[in-house]
Amino acid sequence: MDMYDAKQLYDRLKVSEREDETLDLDARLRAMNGPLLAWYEEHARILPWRENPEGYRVWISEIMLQQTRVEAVKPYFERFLEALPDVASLASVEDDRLMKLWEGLGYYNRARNLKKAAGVIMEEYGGKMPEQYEDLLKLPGIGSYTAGAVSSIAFGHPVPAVDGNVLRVISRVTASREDILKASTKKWMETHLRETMPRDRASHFNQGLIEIGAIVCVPNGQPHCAECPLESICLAKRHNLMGEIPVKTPPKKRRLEDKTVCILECGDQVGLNKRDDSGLLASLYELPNREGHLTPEEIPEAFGLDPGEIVELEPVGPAKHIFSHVEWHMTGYRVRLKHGIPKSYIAAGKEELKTTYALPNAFGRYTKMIE
DNA sequence: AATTCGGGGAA
DNA sequence: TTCCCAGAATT
Repeated sequence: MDMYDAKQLYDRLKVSEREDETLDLDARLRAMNGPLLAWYEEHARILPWRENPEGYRVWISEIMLQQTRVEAVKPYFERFLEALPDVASLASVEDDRLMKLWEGLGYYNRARNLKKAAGVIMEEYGGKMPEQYEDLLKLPGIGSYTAGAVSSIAFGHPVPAVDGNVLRVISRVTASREDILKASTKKWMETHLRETMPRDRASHFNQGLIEIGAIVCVPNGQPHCAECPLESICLAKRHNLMGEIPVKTPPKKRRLEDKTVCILECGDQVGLNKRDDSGLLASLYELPNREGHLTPEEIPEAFGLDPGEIVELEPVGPAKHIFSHVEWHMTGYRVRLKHGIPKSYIAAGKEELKTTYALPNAFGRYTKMIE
C-alpha cells in the first residue's frame, strides 16, 4: 500500500468515525439489536430458570437474582420450586418454612414480599401470573427491573429490564458519564431502550444485554472487548474509556457494632431468640446476644441466668461479620446450664436447628460449634 | 435523594 | 481490603 492509498483509507476511516460519532443516540442503540441477538443465541449460558421460562419460575428466579450472583442462586432455585411449585403453595406456606427455604440467601424481605405478592395474585388474578409490566410493578418486591424481566422473558412483551449489567453496558456503548446509581440515569435508559429494542424478541434482547454485562463487559478491570459483539459500535471502546465508565458515586463507610453472643446449652437443647419483625435480619432466629463486649462476670446478669445454674462458662473466641452497611465484631461464650433453658428463650433441639429454625449466616462461627 | 436491607466470590 | 452482584422499599 503506497502513501496515497494509506492516506485515502485513513481519511475515509475518519469520515466514517465522524459519522459514527454523531450517530443519534437511539440510532446507536438500534444498531445493537442485530449483533446482540445473534451473539446471545450463540453464547447464552444454560441456567436452570432458562429451561422452562414460564411466569412463576421466571418470577422466583428474578427475585432470587436481585443483588445476588447466579452461582449463589442455583442451589436455592430448584429446591424452592420443588417445595413451592406454584403460586397457590407459595401463598399459603408457613412463614418459618418459607424463611428456612431462603436461609443464607440474604435480603430476607424478598421472601416475605414473594409470599405477599402470591396472595395478591391469588386474590386479584385468580392465581395466574400477570403478564403486563404495569400489573407486575404493583406487586410487592417487584420494581422496574423485575417487572420488565418477567414480562419480557416469560411473556415476550417488549419492555426493557435494566439492571446493573445493562446500566454498565449501555453506559459504555454510549460513553455516558451519568452516575449509574442515580434513579434518573436508569429511567433515562429505560425510556430509550423501550423505543429501540426489537419488539418481537424482547426476551433474548434483555437477556442478551444482561449476559454481555455478566460475561463480557465486566466491572473491575478490563472487559473482554475482543469477544464483544458490540465492540464496533461502542464509544467507550473507541475512546478507550472502559476504565472510567461507568461512573459510580463511592459508597459511604460501614458502621461498626460490638456484640456478645451466647451459646446457651442444656443437654440436647439450645437457647434461641426470634428477631424483631422489622429491620436487619427481620423475624429470623438468632443466638442470644447483647450489645458490647462483655466479660465472663457480666454474662449471668446480661442474659438473665441464675449463676447457680451455670455448669460451665467458656469463652469461644471472636468473630466478624460484614453486612453491606454494618459490621459486627462479636465475642462469644458457651454456657452450659444445669436444669434447662430459661423460659425467656426458645428451647430448640439441636436437630431442629438444622431443620426448622432459619438462622442468618452472621452467627455461623458460633452455630457451627453446636453439635 | 439517601438509607436500609445479606452474603459471598473475585480482584 | 474493596467491589459488586439479573434491586426494591422505606425514609
